Amino acid sequence: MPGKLKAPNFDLAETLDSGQVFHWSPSEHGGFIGCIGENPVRVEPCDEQLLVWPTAMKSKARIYFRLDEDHEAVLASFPKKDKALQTSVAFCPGLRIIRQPHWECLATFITSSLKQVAHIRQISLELRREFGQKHQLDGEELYSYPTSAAFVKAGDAKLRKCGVGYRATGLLKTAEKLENGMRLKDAENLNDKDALEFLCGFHGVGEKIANCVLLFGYGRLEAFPIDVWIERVLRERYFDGAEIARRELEEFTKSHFGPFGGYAQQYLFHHARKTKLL
DNA sequence: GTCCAGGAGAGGC
DNA sequence: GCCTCTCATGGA
Repeated sequence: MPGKLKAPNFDLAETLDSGQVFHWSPSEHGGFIGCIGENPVRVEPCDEQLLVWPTAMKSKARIYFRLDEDHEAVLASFPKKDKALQTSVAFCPGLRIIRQPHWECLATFITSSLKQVAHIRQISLELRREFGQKHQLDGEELYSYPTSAAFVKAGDAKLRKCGVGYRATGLLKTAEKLENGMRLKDAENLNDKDALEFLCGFHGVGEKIANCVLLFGYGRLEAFPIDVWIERVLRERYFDGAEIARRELEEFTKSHFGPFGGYAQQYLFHHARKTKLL
């Protein structure tokens, strides 16, 4: 018997394919398999519920997929007259921002720079296969994300064999910092500005990646990563295609989208990427 | 073959 | 501070 979670207005497949997490795979038994931290899990939507195997992972899955949160309140907080955003929400209202482990999220996004989503996924799975912990779940194999120690032990050359290219440097330097005592957990207690600065202190992490980690790893739902897609969307939909400076776009997002700006960003990103309207 | 990708670091000014 | 160049690699 699986664990059953209430999951109203939750689109699992779209959430797992929205460029925030990169390792879940379709299961031969239905639904998807992946690891939540160190734990192998299978999840499958059923009516307005999410089925979870093994049952013991029910509460962790609830937190991971943010099923403990009032999702309708998030949607209701968005500016009603914002047609671009409302269209994006209507395109896929069940999209959630999941809660990822700090290190896994940081490391994955370090490997994401100047890469397409499909390739980030390929790299993520390869790193897991090579350096992660192997698990079995109902006859299927899967791997949890490698520890920072595993990356340090592997070294630059072996990391590059997984297709990370020059990003191996940032991945390795960041892993070394953590092995030398730096704690990602400490950023939880910092204010937004200091937390951003803390994350930008890692090699290979600039403002965009730091904001992704704040949003997907630290649950700071106001963090608003601006990548090439979002920059195009903002310019086209909010400034009539005008040449607006990056700083100015940033200021606009902070004042316009509200306390769940990161969620708004994810809806705009997902819609633009899936429909390729821009 | 050419262009682009959920960017960031280093160097020049 | 801003501007430009460069960094691997695979998919479109």
